[in-house]
Amino acid sequence: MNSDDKILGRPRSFDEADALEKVTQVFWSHGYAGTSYPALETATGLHRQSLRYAFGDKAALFERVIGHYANRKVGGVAAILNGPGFALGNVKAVFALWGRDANHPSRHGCLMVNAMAELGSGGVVAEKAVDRANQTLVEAFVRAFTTAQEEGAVRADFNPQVLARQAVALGDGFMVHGRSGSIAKFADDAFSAFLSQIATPP
Amino acid sequence: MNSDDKILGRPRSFDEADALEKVTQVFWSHGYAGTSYPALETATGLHRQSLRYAFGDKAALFERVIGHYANRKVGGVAAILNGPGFALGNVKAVFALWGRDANHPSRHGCLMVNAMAELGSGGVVAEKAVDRANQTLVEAFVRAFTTAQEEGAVRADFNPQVLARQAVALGDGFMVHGRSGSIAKFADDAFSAFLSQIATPP
DNA sequence: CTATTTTATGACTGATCGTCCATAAATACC
DNA sequence: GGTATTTATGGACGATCAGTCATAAAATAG
Repeated sequence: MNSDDKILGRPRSFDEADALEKVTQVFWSHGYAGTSYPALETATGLHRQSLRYAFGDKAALFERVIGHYANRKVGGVAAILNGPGFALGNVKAVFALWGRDANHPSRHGCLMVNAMAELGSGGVVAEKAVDRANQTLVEAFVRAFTTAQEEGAVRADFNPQVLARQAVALGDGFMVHGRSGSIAKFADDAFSAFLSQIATPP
Repeated sequence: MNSDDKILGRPRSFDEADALEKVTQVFWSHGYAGTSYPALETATGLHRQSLRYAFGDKAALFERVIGHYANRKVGGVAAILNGPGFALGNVKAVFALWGRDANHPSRHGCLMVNAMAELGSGGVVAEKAVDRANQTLVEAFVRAFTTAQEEGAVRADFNPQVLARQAVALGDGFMVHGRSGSIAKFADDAFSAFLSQIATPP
């Protein structure tokens, strides 16, 4: 495939990734049902027809947004978890990241978590993309906790699969609270307590 | 205040609590933004004006729903946590309840969690009621974990406040996944693992 | 050049939204 | 009886929704 291939028709005058990023912000803060085309138009500066040409209708656009966000966020977290250094330290780094996200001044929480809470409300068909991202996230945690056990940092009598789902659920729980904010500020305490609960006793 | 007091005007022909219960179901499954008056009318069999007379506009109605749900659910959980028997057993009972809720075939998750994920999206003003319910829930868990420590069932070096927020966040996390369903079925495993992580070593 | 294909943009569609008006009905007070 | 007050209900309100049409513009192909 040659990227210099001539393409028929008038070329697109906007950057697709830029537009998707701006669209993501709108869905993130207003949810799927709460997002309107006028809002998307003012956020992107584009005509709704341009968005439809590029991404399809509202539901398809939302699926693209979920996929885009999941690749970025889950991919980033998985990279940290599977990165160099001790596995438990990588988990700690992810928790630190999540603690900041849950307390971000924008108070938008996590787009994936918000989307999950809206799933099944009719029209939202991003269930597959959300589920795939969650599976990827859990698997990355399973690898990290398994390695952490091999490194002797995590108690060997705990199941890495269970630990992984605990970590994800704990994070998602605080992400939900990140929208209203009175509980979210204790996320760091809860994360570090979890780490000390699963650590090998001295 | 005498409940036999004669009230001026035409008496209400429907049961307020019944209507609120049916309205709750609609908001629960479709969210705030996804709920329309036609949907509320068919669910209750009432004219929208009757709902407005009784509860106010859509936002006020949603606040009533949140308050109603929070009183029932959080009140029930607090009653279990502060009930007779060992405190840790009561916590276990609540976790069992939550495990069933997260895996309920209706796949609606928790109304409070869904509402939190939608908070700040404009128009939703139930933030105070949600926050109050969360505080009540956390306080009930704090009392339970404190008692459990006094009963020698929970490691004394863990902070009950932190444990309470961990329990709530863990529950909320699985409630979110209760909408899509691929993670929620492991809620029981995660809850019982949490209990074994915080239990006093033999 | 013309023909074809794709994008850009303004205007419009029917449907649906939350809210409100107007009238009838049902009760209490006089 | 009549008056006042509240609820019940059909209908209409302007606004907004997601989606579509129609025309212009910008590119390639021949």
